[in-house]
Amino acid sequence: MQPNQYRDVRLEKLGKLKALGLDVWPRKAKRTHGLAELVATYGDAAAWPNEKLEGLGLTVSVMGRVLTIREMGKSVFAHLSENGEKLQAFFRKDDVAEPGWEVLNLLDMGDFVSVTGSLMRTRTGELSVRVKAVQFLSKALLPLPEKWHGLQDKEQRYRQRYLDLVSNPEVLKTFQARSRIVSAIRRFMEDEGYLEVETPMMQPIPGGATARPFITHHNALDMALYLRIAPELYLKRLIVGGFEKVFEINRNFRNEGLSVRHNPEFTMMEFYAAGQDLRDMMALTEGLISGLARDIMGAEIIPWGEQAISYAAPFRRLTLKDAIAEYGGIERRLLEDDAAIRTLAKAVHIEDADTKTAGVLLGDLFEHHAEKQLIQPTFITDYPIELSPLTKTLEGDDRFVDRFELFIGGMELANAYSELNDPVDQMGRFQAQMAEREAGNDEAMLLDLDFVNALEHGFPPTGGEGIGIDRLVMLLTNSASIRDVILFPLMRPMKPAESEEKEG
RNA sequence: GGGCCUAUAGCUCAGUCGGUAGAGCAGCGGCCUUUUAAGCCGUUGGUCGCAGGUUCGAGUCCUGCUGGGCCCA
Repeated sequence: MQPNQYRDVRLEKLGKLKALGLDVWPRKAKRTHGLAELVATYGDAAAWPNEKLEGLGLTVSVMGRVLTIREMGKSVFAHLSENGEKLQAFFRKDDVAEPGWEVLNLLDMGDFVSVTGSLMRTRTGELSVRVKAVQFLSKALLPLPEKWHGLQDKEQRYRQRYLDLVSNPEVLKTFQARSRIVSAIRRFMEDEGYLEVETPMMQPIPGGATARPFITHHNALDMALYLRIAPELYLKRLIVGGFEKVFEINRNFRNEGLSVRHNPEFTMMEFYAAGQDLRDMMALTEGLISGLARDIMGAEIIPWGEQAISYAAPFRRLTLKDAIAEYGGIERRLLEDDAAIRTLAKAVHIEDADTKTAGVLLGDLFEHHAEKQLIQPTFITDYPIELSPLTKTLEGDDRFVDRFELFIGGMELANAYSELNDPVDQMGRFQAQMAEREAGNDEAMLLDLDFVNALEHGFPPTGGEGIGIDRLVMLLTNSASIRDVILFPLMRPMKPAESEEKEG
């Protein structure tokens, strides 16, 4: 931390405060009311005109961070902020007892104070505290970003999120919304009879998804461990064990690139319900997401950049092939013919179109033609089996599986299956994945023998799903980047590690 | 991995054709007892991301590197 003129000046003020005999770092704030509570109760100017406020004879103590100071000779106005709410403090030399008035010269933006006084309304009608006494709670030694523009530099906003939160009120609102959303999801799931469980984040065999894992090492056991890419295989073991409905909201880790939609660690909710299938998962998903929009965000239609998304249930349903046909402008019957699929894939320069199976190419074609255009909530169904090693096949067509992915705002938001519960079939699918891996696909799934063993003890028909919480929050808060809904997104360290410099 | 953009005062940003580095906010010193991005007067503050190069002269042009943003694969 480089000393600068601001810090020096504020250290000097700190010294003066101490010289006045004040405790600048008290252990507790003097506080009778929350700042937001006062604004909520007395903020309505029509209901609480100045005479009525003054008539209350109420003395309040509120704490807050000083955001602005307007000095006017022998009176001073300051806005205090707490939890995103603001309240004005009004100091008059005649009202404030010594050493309070003297102390005002030592007050800076960013400081925490508690003010004690009566409620009033100024000439312009703003609710204010007419201050009789000031208590210092904390002296800020460094200045806050500019009061009008806030902190704009994205790098600094992500690296020093605390400054972003203090100086950009809408950022605090977004993260408060995130907390309310996650809390509402938990209530919803519990009301649906699901129990929240916790399964390993460090796994000896990373399973449940196709992705590259982070690897770490356990010293005492001298073994490799992987940060989980999904909790799926553990949650299913719990269904085998007799849980009827379980869910888990927690972090997954995938060792892949960063983008506006990807952070290496991200939050996922996965849930499983015995006796249910894909239709049940769809119904629950619609109820959950449309309910969040309506009840938590207070709107059925929420803006998404230049567009607007309607979260009213029911969501549209479309098969993968129909989506390719509709959004790619491709004749539907071509998608029933493997050779035609290959030709279509080559036409849009999909890699390895000669060697991939038709099912894999259908997945590629969907991604290329349709995914980004699925702005309104849409369930895509009937996925090729090659892309879905943990999913039951469709009745009457074992090339496709009973799976949906939910797309909103051009993003994959959820992924659900009628879970594969035939252990022999499951073993075969794992073997196919192992062959893929042998062929060089390092994202193919690893064989988890204990998981197959669990299925062999009996796994009921089960509906299962994962919902990307970060992306859901992005949508509901109209945030363009996943970094805007993750408090501390991964950033490269500012300077190369010294150890690297010294090596060689 | 490729392409484009970007880095100037604590913060937000200007900086033309290569010719002495600027404004607003913040800070500091004044005036002002109902202000609202308060106002008025004065004023401090710079490793122009880093390293090279071209040039009489580089914030500006060139090369490389680093951080960040966006797009593509």
